[in-house]
Amino acid sequence: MDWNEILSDVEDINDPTLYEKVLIALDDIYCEDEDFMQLLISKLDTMHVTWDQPWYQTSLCLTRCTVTNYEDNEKLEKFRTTHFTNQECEQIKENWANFITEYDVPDMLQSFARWKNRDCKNPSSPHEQVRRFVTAYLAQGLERNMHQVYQYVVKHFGTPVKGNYSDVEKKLFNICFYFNEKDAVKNLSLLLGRNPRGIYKQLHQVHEGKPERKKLKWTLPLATKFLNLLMEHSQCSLEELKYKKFDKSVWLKLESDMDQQYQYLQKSWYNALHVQIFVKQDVKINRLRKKIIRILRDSPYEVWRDICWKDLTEHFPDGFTHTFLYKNFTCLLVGKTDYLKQPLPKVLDYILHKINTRRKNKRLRTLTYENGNLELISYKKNTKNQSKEE
DNA sequence: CAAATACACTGGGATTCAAA
DNA sequence: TTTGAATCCCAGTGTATTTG
Repeated sequence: MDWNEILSDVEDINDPTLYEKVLIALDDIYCEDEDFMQLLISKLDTMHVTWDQPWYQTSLCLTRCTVTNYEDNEKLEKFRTTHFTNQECEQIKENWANFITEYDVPDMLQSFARWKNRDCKNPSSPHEQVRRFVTAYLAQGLERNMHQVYQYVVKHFGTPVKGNYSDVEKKLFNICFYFNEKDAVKNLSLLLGRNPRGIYKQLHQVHEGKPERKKLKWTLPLATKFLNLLMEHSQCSLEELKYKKFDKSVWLKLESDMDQQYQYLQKSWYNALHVQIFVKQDVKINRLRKKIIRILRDSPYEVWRDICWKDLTEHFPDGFTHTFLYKNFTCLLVGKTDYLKQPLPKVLDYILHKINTRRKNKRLRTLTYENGNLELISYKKNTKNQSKEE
């Protein structure tokens, strides 16, 4: 169904015939998915696990995580956590390609991924058996449990649409909420091919409105005020604040004291203030960036998304946070649109070129805390012995 | 009844990207 | 370059159903 055409000059979204079209589209999707599942079920008696599975792939639970990494048990090998790397994604694609050849089925991973068990709640029903077998098949060669693989497939193949909402999508959003709010999230996710989480957030905004955001101009006295309050509310000394995660209650107190949303304060703390206070040396930003490039070149990362920024902080002196590194590196990619898909070395070349062809080389501002006040440390130009940045 | 497992929903940090 | 809004997505929680 071509929604662009249907909705191109529709203003009145209350028109019931529009929702009828939505229902037809949804029904088409249901039928397509169900047909594909039926096809898989027809081959169920030939589906047997013939390969070795690590212990963590034997759990039958796909939709919620029931296995945990048993850190203490050294006999059991561990599975990977955090996001899937490029290599893992390729492995899944390869496994799927093998699957459709071996079982002679059409390439309809999306139908598999978005199918939901709506009627029969029996975990050992043929549908569920098929779902588990296919997931196990896709998990071959991966250090992941079944839940992780299934979630990955659902996310990347079931709801592949990303990015900002188009006008047509916004209209569909309004139509679905107007006619059937109860099922709107479910329906929209299916209709738009989008992750439901984003739709829930939109919904929340419809009900609660956007939070008001006030501008905050950071100055030394303001930063001092913030720091003193942070120490007071967390009952920590300055040194104890380093890399500390604070309870939400602490942030909420700060929110009311500073009259500013705590998420914003949080960001300012870890992105800037934390680094400025705890890094105790003269750092030139471009040197820092070049060091990141060197580290990434020596890493096994293949594409940008593989980068695990938290791990990078190990290579840097005390005080740096991963969000700071990320922020200072990524700002060089502004205007570059294809960096997510390009091989990492190519992206790094681009960044290096950008660093080398611009004149400014800013220093990191660092601060010292004395007698209850923050003060700026000034580094004299051309003094050697300060920078230990390799 | 407890355990296992499904779907629906939520919290909140991480990431992306366009506008200031 | 920086900022802020929007989105992405891991890791949970709540509740219903089925099995043993």
